[in-house]
Amino acid sequence: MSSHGFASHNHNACISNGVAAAEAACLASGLKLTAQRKRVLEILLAEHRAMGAYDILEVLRADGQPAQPPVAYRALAFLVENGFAHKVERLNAFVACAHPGEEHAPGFLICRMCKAVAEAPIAPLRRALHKSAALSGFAVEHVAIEALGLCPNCTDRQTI
Amino acid sequence: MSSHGFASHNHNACISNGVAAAEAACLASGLKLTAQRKRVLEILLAEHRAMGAYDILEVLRADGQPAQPPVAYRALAFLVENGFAHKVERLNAFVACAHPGEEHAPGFLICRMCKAVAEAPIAPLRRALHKSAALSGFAVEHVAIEALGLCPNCTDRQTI
DNA sequence: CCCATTCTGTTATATTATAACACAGTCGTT
DNA sequence: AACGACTGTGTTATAATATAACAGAATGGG
Repeated sequence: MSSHGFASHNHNACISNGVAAAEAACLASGLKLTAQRKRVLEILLAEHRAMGAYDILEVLRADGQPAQPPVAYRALAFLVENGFAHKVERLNAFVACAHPGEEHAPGFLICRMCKAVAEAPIAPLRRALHKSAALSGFAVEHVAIEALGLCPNCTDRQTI
Repeated sequence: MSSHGFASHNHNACISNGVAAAEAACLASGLKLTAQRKRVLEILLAEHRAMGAYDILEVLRADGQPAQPPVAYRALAFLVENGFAHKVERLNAFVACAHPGEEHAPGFLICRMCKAVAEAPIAPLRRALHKSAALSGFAVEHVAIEALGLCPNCTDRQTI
């Protein structure tokens, strides 16, 4: 069990489901989920936290490979470009996508205590921002919405 | 003239107004706008773009000082903490606040062509996000909303 | 099989950011 | 004025994040 959307759940399924979704999506669109890309996705799926590229490198090296930074960055670039992972700008770190396959652009709730990251439902906010920006002539292409705060678990733990 | 909120305007006033606002705010709250902090604010105000810490360092060095990275980062930390500037996470860069004094947390419209940055009116989005996050028990403390796209000027310039 | 393209391995380096510590300035108290 | 506490500055060094560049291997279409 781990935290996902800040609710406890059976975590084993996350990894296999996430990989399966990516494999299906790649098959459908002619992308190649190579061994390295798949491995990096698994590493991200194994945590519901943002991991830095160098955190991922450590895991790859623990696998026995003498991986250099570009190995991690390339795999991450592929995963992010194709919607299997997202970059959390605030943390210079990466998370596996919580809704692979679904068309969406993410908003994040980032716990400042435990670093857990949940994807928030923000489609309406996104639409509002597009609309509001359009009024001033700005054409929005990509939106990052990231909230820092306390997740339910850490709020409870706080005995202030 | 320069771009501000993507509209052209008399830019000279920006610098003096921005510095004056910061001086007034510091006086009111017992903060010290030292020479370095003021200089960095001026540098930021002189552009309506995000500047990296090392861009600022270059300008400081051009002033004749042999400034080291902590000089820039310390001044920027002061300015950001006290609302005279904001960090644009997406760019690892900093902009002068466009509404000094007013209580606000910013949303940014970042032009991917010319790197101009405008503060967008996003109070409603922010409230919606707080509310939506609260539903899942997450207590939002800080929100970053950053949209990447094309500003009006660059949209016009695009002859696609 | 051959070629073009994509992916990988590797070295090197660029960019962004902070730790740590000695010293200078400020300010309130004596 | 002397002291001490605190805050700010100057400086060296290093950490953390990210990319350029290029050679070679793998893949896939013709």
